[in-house]
Amino acid sequence: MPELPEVEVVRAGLAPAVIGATVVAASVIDERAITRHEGTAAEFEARLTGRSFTGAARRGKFLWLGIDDGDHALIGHLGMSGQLLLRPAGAPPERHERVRLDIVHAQHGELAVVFADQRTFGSLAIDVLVPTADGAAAGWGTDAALLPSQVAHIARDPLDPAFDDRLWRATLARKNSAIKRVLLDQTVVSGVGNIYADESLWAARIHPETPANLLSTRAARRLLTEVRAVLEKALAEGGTSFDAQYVNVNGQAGYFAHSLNAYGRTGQPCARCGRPIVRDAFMNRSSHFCRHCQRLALAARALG
DNA sequence: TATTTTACCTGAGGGC
DNA sequence: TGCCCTCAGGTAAAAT
Repeated sequence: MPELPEVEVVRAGLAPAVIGATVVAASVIDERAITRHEGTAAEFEARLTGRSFTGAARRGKFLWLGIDDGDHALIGHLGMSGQLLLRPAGAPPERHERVRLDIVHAQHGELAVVFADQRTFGSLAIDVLVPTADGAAAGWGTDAALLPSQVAHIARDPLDPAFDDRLWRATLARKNSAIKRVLLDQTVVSGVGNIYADESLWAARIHPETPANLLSTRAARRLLTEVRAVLEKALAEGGTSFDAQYVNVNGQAGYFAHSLNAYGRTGQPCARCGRPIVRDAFMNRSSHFCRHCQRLALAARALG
């Protein structure tokens, strides 16, 4: 499932091929792939054709390619199963191909950017750029303090130099919700999904159902440190892949699945204490954790 | 207002 | 073999 490391691998892979490239043709094969776009498929295609890309940026799980009209960007969200692939010009259709951009680049020649998505939770759109709320650069891959309007409500991710650690602790202190729910709230901290939430909580020895406002300042700081460590390690290993759900722009899988300590390890021994990792239902999905290392404390200061 | 639940979607895999 | 059911989960709208 594409979370921050996976989306960053895609952004970094796309950047050299698309920055400076011109769109020769755009085709929307399945309109569900542009549900985030306000106009029609024909209008989407027309607005991209003949345009060049000026940059490739990312905040959390959203990425966007700047368009050379200066105030718009092509934004993309991979959802659950979206892939952005670079293919030779004229390559045969991918399985679940939804959108294709034929581009030409001065150094790389003719290429196809293919958006493929099995479950169609992902989407592309052309969106207007707006100033960032804090005036800092919008995210990875850009120095500009401009981001697509649809991304404006998304918090900075923990690897963003402008992420506000004090705001993080203050936000936790006023949230009654379970800490895992807060970790998954993209308006609090972006880029974390179910896999890295479970991994970070395991590393920080915090039970996923712990009310956020019961975490001590120390525990909140420790959790943020572990979130960063988990994301950075996953990024270094090319992301986490299960089956063929997530791949880089060349269709290759990442290796982080081999480094998981909690997610998907139901019944297997905890790497710290040897007791079995358990799986609990959580928000229509699953939480994986160690009942021994991650005690559910319902009193403040018990988690220092 | 703050928080929680639901809809969206396809394919893999288990049970019978 | 084939049908039915469950599961996977990010986002945003809807409900509480």
